[in-house]
Amino acid sequence: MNLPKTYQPDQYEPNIYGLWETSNSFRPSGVGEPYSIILPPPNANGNLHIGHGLTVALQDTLVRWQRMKGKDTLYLPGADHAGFETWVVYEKELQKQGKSRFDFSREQLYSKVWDFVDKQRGNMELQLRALGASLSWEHMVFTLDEKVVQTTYNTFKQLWDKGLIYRGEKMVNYCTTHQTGFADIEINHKNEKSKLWKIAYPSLDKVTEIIVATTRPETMLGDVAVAVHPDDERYKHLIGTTVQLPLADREIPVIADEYVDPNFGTGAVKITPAHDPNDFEIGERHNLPRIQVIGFDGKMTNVPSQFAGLEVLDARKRILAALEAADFRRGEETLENSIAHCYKCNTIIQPLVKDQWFLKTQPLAKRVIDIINSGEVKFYPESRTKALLYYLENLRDWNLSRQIAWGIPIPAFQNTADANDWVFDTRVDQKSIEIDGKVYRREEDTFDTWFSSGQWPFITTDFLDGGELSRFYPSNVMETGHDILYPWVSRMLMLGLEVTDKLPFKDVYLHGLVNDAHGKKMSKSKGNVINPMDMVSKYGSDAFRMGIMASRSAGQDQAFSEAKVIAGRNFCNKLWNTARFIESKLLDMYKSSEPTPISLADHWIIRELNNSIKSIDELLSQYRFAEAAEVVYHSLWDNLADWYIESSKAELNHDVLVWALDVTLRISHPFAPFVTETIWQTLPWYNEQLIIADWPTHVNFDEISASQFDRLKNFITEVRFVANELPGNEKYDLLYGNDSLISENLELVKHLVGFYIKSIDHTDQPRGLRIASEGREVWFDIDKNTLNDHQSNLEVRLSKEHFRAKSLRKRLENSSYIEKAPPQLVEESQKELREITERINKLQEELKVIDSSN
RNA sequence: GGGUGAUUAGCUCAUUUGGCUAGAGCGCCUCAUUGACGUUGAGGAGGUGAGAGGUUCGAAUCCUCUAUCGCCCACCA
Repeated sequence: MNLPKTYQPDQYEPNIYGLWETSNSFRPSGVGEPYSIILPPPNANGNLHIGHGLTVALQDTLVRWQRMKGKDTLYLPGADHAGFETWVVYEKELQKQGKSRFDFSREQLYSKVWDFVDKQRGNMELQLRALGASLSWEHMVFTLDEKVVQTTYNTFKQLWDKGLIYRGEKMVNYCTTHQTGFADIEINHKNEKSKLWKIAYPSLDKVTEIIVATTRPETMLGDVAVAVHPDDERYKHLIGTTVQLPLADREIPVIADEYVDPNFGTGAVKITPAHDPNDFEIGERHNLPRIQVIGFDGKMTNVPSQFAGLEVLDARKRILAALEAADFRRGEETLENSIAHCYKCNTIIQPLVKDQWFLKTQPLAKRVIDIINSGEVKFYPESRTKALLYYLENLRDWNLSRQIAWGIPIPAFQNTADANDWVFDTRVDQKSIEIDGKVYRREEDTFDTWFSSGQWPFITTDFLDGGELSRFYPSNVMETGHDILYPWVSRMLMLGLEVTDKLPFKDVYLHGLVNDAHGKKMSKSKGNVINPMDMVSKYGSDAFRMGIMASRSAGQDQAFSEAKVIAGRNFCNKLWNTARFIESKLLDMYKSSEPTPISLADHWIIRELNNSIKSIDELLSQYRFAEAAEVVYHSLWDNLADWYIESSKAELNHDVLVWALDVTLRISHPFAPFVTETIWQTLPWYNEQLIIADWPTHVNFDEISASQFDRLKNFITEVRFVANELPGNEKYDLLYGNDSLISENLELVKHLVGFYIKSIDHTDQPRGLRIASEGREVWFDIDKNTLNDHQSNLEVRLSKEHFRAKSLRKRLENSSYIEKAPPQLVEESQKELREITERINKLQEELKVIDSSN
């Protein structure tokens, strides 16, 4: 074996991934308890972003760990057609070509976007491979695959039959740039300073006037009433009368409605049912007509010619000017209110009345609320549960209709002779169909993408058909960013329960957003986006995974730290060189077997690795990834490399050395799959791949021997510390007295502190500086002058020890502490105090020697 | 307007039922070294845990208030 000095990831990663993939190692084994994670499908048309990097690191770590633990494991890949997201990109393409969506039919558009996406599809999949995701590729599902479409239709039908689907003219959030409606959740509210304009609406006899306050004067041309609070003394006498609507030649009634807050504005509200959700409701209550004055293109319509065709904000200016000119303005004030914007293009969302398909969400939400309250689904972090409950409790009906072609067509047809007669039918490729001699025209809208992706877990596992993968539903954990808790996780819970009567997953782990190095949100416009693939090619896939996982806790947004990726890279290299060293020590075709510990170090490393295995199991089962990764890191670096390998240079035990490498590779594999498998493939005695090897188990050792090694470690650290502190650059002899731990491990001690000392010898006449390590009879053979020079160091140490002893003594003298603290804690304190006292005595001894010599 | 998270070492962050001397990575300082690894080794410095008060034998952790920053939700014209 002749491995290069440093690990070069790019030389091995593609081959190793190829090896796994071609030998079907990602495929569920069919043996053992099922364990599944469904990858939140990345946009088929895009590249992976840093958040995907984190997602893959977390999910793949769990999957690999469980696979090694013998589970029948499925990590299920998918690709998202990402309806609106992709549509926006594609429309820009069309624009470049000087075309628009109105130049094509739905079918034409759909097939054009399909081709557009198809060209890009491979990228995201290659990137998932580069990240080492052990996905079962043969089970890949695209969100427009036939089975997704069919299940979506069936679900729609089922909900329709249950009376949960309805079509209705309702106020929808409409983006006039993208010309589509949105769900409530897809719009961004921003608090902005705006003006509250006051406008006089004169009575018919011009004797009096009522002043309304509005932030959107352009909608006044669609006013159909003025509303006041029924008990408002200022306006009571006007209720039932009629006023003149300025600029428009119309008369509108003054009505009373409880909704009006007499303390806001002027206490009189203009009512525009076509352009405001509250006004819409008031309009319904009072049977008012709806006059649409803003078109779906965002331009004024049904208004006097001077305003017709104007953009909304333009119209606002012109209307205010016209009101001013005609003396209808009665002042203005500024206020902060919240304005809805399109989350994509930032256009102000217009509330417009439109016929759309809605899903009654409350019955579905209710079930989810109950099941969350019953504790059947667990959230990490738990704090998100409360927010989700609040969201669900206040959820309004879900607008499923989108006016874009890139999506699953809504399978519904309308009777051309009876607008209220809608039928469910999946012949969506036909513009019209005939049923019982009646002609039905198809719905042109498509579904909100989240409606189908909300069914993802049971669709992808073919649960409803009882297919081969149905044993993997529900999945074990839904791991995703907290930013899609509402749009996705909540919908999967609702639809999963509704359709399958089961929770779609057992746990929900929500990771935080990965921000830039300074904790700021990454965005293209800020130019601070970090591409995960850049990190992978610079430092390797394993390094990236370990780096992005480090120091991260559930749900917490956090800065990306390249330094942690570097630490990950260093880890891989350390592992590489550990393996290089161990392999160099091996006899030909050495066969690994149960280790037979001989030396203290052997027992100790077995104990330490046993502990590491246990901790990793515990931490990962609680989704404490960063802590688990830290255990792996220190297990390799501190325990195996710094102590055990160093010790093995003095006392070589092939058995244990090989076993230690073996276990280290196994426990590191879920975190750093490539480098561990690469090394594994160089070990001559394994035929199987590490990815499907068994998770290591506990091995017997002798606790007393292990703790003897702990003492030796302490002693060695103490010697190194003191040697560093001693004045001058000279090396000194070390003398040991009646100390069996030292005498029996002399070669080991020599190797571990060899550099710091001249020699180590037995003595019957101790002299010099005593090592202040528990139980040791060892001295640095230094003369009085050197000891003298060292005095201040000793005094500093002594005072520190005294300080610590004092606080321990104080604690132990407190009777409440003795009574109430756990006995084990008290015992530890007592033990510690004894040790400190011993150190103090030794230090004082030294200082006494110094004193007496002066 | 309503929630919610954060504030810990120079930087980025851990610390899960309150309990070892509050940890890690990177950075910093000293020293070392040609064969496992400089993507190294040994040692070290660095924190009154935002501020104030409270509960407790014991608080970064629980409670109250204050300050600053962030995020989410939200149909008050």
